[in-house]
Amino acid sequence: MNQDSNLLSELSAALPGLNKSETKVARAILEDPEAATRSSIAVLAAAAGVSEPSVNRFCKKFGATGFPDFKLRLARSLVSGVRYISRAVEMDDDIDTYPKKLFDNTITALMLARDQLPLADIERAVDYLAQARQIYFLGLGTSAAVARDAEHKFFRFKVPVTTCTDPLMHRMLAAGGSVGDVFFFISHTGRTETLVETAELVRNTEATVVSLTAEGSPLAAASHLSIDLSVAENTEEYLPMTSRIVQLVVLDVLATGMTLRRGESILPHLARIKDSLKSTRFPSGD
Amino acid sequence: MNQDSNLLSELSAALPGLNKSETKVARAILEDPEAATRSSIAVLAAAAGVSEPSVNRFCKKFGATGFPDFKLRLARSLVSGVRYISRAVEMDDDIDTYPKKLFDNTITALMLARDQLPLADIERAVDYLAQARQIYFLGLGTSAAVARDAEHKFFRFKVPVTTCTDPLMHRMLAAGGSVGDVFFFISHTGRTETLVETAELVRNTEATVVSLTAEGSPLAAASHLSIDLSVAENTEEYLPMTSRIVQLVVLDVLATGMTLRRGESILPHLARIKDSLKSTRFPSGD
DNA sequence: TCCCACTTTGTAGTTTTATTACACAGAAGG
DNA sequence: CCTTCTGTGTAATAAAACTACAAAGTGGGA
Repeated sequence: MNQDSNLLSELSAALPGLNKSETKVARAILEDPEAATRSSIAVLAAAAGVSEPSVNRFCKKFGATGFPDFKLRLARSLVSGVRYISRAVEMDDDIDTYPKKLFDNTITALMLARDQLPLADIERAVDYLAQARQIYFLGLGTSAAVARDAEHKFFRFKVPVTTCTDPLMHRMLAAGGSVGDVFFFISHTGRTETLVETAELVRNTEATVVSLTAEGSPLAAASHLSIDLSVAENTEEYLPMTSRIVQLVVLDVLATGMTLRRGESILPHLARIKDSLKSTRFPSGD
Repeated sequence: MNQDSNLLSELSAALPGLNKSETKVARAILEDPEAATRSSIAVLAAAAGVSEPSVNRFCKKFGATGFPDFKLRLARSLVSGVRYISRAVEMDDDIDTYPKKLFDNTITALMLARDQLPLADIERAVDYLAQARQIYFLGLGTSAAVARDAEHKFFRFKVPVTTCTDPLMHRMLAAGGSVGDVFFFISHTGRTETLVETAELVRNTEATVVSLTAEGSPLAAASHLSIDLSVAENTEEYLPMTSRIVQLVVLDVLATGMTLRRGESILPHLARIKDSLKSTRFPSGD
């Protein structure tokens, strides 16, 4: 994206170096940028007290191809930034406010994650998973639900998948790891002791440790490969929310990568699995 | 003043209800919104394969005073940089393509859901949940993971919460329902026979049935209150993806609604629960 | 099946808007 | 005091958007 930082600040910065009529135009725009985006060139010229071509020349001076193009840039710079501010829910928010805030925060988190996705690591993770003889998804607390979800995706690839939430069981599974086993750890903090210890147990075997966790965490350090997520959680004071959503989508990405790796031949298999549920459902009206 | 509702999400949402040429215009815009903002009405009309007045009528239909105004709104919605045409992943997509597509599809689904959230139903659901003596979250398949996640949220409010994935157990729990019990069903299709039957069993008791499911589905019909989600799933041919994310965020909304209903007094309790995990973690560097 | 009413879409003409060419005004320098 | 350059506006031109209207298509009822 070639986003010129902000047209408005560019305008005020350039203000001193402008000549008489250019200054008038700039002041008129800065006075009410919102209105400027809605005006025609004639209206803006009148508001600034100059002629139409002066406005046009002004626009070109700032890199636009003409007045309409200039308005578009202006409209953009009016909203940019706003979108990326997460707003925490307040105790006095009402039904018209807090649901939107929560959705917006989640959407923002996904956008941020999308723009700093560690693609190379993801590709390596797909490599490991695609070659796995057996996959274990291990997570505790909120991440247990994420692990469960992953299980529901990956069993479809004809690989034995195990999930479990019992730390003792974790250790025993870890101790029994062998070549071709992939232990996939999911943890937002990457600091849960028992998970890190389990990961270290796996490292004593010939199995592979992949984790979806925080950058630089003990769990990441204990892994062969770590997919680093740095989700800002400042808005979720009491309930974990956005982090797990990002984790889930990353797992979708991994599952999709796996599908692509397997090629067309896996599609009939996936279709069969999907169809297997048909008879459990009431027929649809479609 | 600034409506958060995004023009692009509005477009995708309206897509099914449009007539032939309107659909062409919408698709042309969604295909490359960035280009659309730079085109004249003639260029866009040509790209869509329709006449100029059709484009003009289209713009007015979406609340703009005309084409230029429409472009301005479009430019505003574009700041987020999300590709709105939910393009399905292709078999020959590479690592630079499909992760972005998946994220964008999810983000789009959330935006659509946000803009058509049944707030009244959500508020009633919060009422039921806030007054519940016991809550059961029931879901199968992918929705089982969602139910598990809900359990991890709602137990925090000092209400007994039960999740289970055994349909026989479901029926027995249902049969034993009594005043103050809330059975919360989660199902994307709303057509899973055993779930619908379980809901009907609950209806024979004095317990309440709330469901998070598809509009007009048998499950919705069997519920006292249904939170209708209409998530387009056309892009997830083989793996369920976006629907469960939307469900999860709606559950976040419900949990938040519950927090607000309980008032400040619940905050120390939530904080204590959060702190209880501290001793299980390696100390953070922060 | 045909006809009527209604909706949808395009054509052509009009109006509005933006751009360009050019000319005039005023300042700076010889 | 004239020349030359920069800045600005006027008027003509071109482009874009809009409107009215007519043609084509659609669906229901006889």
